[in-house]
Amino acid sequence: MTARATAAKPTAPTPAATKRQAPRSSTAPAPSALLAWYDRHRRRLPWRAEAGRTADPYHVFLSEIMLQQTTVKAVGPYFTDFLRRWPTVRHLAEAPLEEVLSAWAGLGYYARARNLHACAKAVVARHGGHFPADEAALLDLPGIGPYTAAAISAIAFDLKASPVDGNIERVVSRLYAVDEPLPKSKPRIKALAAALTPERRPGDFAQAMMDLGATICTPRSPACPLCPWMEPCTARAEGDPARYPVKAPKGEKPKREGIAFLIVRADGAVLLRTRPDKGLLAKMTEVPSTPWGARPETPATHAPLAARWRPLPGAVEHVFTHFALTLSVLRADVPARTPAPDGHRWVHPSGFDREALPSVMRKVLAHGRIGEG
DNA sequence: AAACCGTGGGT
DNA sequence: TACCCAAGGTT
Repeated sequence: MTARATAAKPTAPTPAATKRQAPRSSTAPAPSALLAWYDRHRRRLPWRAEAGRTADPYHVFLSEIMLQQTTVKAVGPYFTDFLRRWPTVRHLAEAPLEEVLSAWAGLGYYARARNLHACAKAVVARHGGHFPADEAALLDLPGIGPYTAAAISAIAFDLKASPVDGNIERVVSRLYAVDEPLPKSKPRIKALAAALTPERRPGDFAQAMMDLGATICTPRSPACPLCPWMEPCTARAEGDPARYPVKAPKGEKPKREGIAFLIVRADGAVLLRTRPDKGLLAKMTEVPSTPWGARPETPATHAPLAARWRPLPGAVEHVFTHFALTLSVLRADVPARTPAPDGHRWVHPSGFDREALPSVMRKVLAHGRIGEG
């Protein structure tokens, strides 16, 4: 158990423990020190308001959903594009889901896009098109979990809430040298973060914690000398802050394989289809393929039509969250009037921009040099 | 409660 | 190369 915060060890340490028995910090981390640092070093981000103001709740919502498990750099262009297409929640709520999915294509975790759309509709239906300034009501919305509800509460409404993301987990686990591994330590870290949150400027405080984690208290080699909380940091006092957060070991990543059917009509159109409503890449566009499994399938059993197949050299490699995929590609060139089988459609490369093509499928198309000219 | 759900960049 | 990591949520 035990964050060092509650484990006083005043007497002589045992030899075995010497290394990590560095003195506990004498001072508690002061929110004011972090806020002062934030006032000088806050990042300028597309969704962030000017200093001293709260951002538009829709902007905060949109950015927070996009930023789930996704880097600031990757989100930038998507955020700008979404805001241009759908300037308000109402616009987003009225958009066709297909357009939202195609705009999201490439960002990953596509359930977020489906939930984003559902959430926009719910905000219009339940709250008259205004995000509620209420953490519990936010939590009720699709796609908004404990982190995002707290983040919107704090950042958009300056309510006292304590979002805990990966950055804040890291900062807090170091401040208090939390030895228990994640994810088991989440409740303790959450409590420590909440206890740290000030009554004044809780929104800036949350963003300051994230900025600190992103720029100073980084995973590999934290820049402790630049940190406003260097002195009260227990991990720093111990001498090896990068040891935190402690994490449970990860399992093996299984391998799967499949065969994709790249069928090209004489006019250059490619045969595509939409994936099932649930599961991996739900409702996204795909190149037809065999099922993806641990063992190879018989191509003829799964090909959408009979054709003269030509194997393309090499293969497409793609790593998903929980498995690694190797896709070999069979190509067939078919006559201009070949009808699309049930559940399939012909799409010319000029129309790819309007398709919800995930990255793995763009790789397959690129592998066959489709859409290069 | 543990599995599932993407992708690109950094080391 | 192989692994880690990024403003997590849902089932």
